[in-house]
Amino acid sequence: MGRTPCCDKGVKKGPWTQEEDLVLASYVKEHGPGNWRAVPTNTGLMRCSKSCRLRWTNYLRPGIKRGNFTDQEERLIVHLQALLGNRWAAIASYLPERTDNDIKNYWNTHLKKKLRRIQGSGDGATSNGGLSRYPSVSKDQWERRVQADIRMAKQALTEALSLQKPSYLGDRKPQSSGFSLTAPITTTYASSTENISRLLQGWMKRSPAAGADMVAGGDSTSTKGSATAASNNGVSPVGLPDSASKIETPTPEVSEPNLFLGENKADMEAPVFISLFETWLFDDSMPLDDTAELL
DNA sequence: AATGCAGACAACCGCCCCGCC
DNA sequence: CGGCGGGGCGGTTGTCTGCAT
Repeated sequence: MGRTPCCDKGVKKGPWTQEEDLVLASYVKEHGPGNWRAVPTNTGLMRCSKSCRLRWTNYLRPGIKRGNFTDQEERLIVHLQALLGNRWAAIASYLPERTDNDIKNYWNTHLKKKLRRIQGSGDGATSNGGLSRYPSVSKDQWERRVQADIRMAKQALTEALSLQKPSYLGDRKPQSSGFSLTAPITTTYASSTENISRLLQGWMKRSPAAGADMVAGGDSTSTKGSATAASNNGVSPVGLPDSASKIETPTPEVSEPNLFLGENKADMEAPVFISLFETWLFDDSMPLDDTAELL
């Protein structure tokens, strides 16, 4: 019956001590992360391998930023959550200095309540700080806008995704988290990392601060040159093709990196949607009708 | 000053995926 | 092809801390 527990009985639980942190950190520094099974035996730590891995990835790993989520990060998390759902690891891959656990906690303790407050209060649209896209509209207007936004986003992505397989996908096999023309729209919409990366590409360009801080993997105080990928377990945003991964290392001299290489309709429409998405994110004053006309 | 409560965060648990044999 | 083990992920729980009473 059941699975064998991953950890022996008798392993230590609870908060890590400084000594334990030191032992783990120096071990990983010497041997590199990985082979966590061997860590407890080799270090003498009375912790299970999972606990060691978790402690390293969420706390000890160099280059991670803790607490003090910025407005831009908040917005990014909110929108990524809307796009990806509770796929915290995927979301974290777009915030190189944040861990999935951190983002998950922040979502559960701050953002969820914040959004609930916004939805539940009439003045939410005007008093929600960084979450507000509609600072000066009534609740009714706000709700209509949100619904229209969702409709348009779904429509744009439906068209972009279903008409033709984009050429940049090449001959890649479909993955479980990738393209699915038969999946419900919500699944397709949320799971296309290529399109999400496109959206974020535009988002980053529009927002230099976000681009510099989050995409380049650090603020000006960060001296870790490889913080982009290394600080995030060395992975680029989940599931991105090489071209799309460029958002991790933006090159300032290239003002308009062209990620839309194909010539089919889906590729041609994607920038339009990005433009809309950027508008949706940043242009609070843009009338909805004008937004709709973009499509 | 003591107690209760809520919020924030660290850590654990169980499931799942994937690579290896 | 199937079993096994390692590692990753998301949900949940436990603990600590600050604030109100």
